[in-house]
Amino acid sequence: MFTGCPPVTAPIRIGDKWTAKIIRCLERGPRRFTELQTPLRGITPKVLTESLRAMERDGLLTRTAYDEIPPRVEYELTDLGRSLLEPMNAGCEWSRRHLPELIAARDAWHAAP
Amino acid sequence: MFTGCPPVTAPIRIGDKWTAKIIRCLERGPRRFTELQTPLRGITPKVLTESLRAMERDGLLTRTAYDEIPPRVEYELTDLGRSLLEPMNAGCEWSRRHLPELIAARDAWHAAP
DNA sequence: CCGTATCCGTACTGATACTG
DNA sequence: CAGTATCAGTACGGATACGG
Repeated sequence: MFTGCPPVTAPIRIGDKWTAKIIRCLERGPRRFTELQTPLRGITPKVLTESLRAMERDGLLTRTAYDEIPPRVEYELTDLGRSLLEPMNAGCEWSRRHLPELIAARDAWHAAP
Repeated sequence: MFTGCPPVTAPIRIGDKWTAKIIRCLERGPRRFTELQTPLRGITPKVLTESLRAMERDGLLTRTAYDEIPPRVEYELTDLGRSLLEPMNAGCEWSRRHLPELIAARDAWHAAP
């Protein structure tokens, strides 16, 4: 799902529900666990962990744990993960150009079935 | 999901599970219900109907029923539905270029956890 | 031929509580 | 701070059978 279309079911998604959003959060540099949790408001630590682990397995991001107290863990996009920005931007471009038409069609359906 | 990556969880999807596949099936012209059901092997009529109705509501395709016996119904992409081919192709291009890296990363994870 | 109706399993997501 | 553990609701997709 892409930012900018929260109320409708997004016609374009990357991976699972959170993958694309996480990539957007990491777009401008590494982020810590809670730095991801905050903008993705509503996500529970369990689900965030699952998504991050899956993305790590797929080589989309790296996880770096520092031996400090309090603990610090940083997540950063790999080149592979960053390469997903390209099709994501194509999807965003489609949304900007055509999503209003889709919304209009959906509204018209409600108005005159 | 895009054709060419069946065994892995596709990193890119359009709408629900079947939307993108249906668009591909309609890419080269209108198709009938069973003409869609055959290439999408495994889809049940219930699910296909649900997907087609949702896409019709969103203005992605049109449904035309002819009063004949036996009945004939044709589904055809609208311009809006056809416009989705653009981001879909961007996703396909990503898959062609980068999916092997993703698979390799996933395999490496299994090999040395 | 083109669906609808009914039932059902599971997979996804989340709330809540707890730990190193 | 950065998670793990447990429990639970729901929505998605599918199997099967039947109807216009």
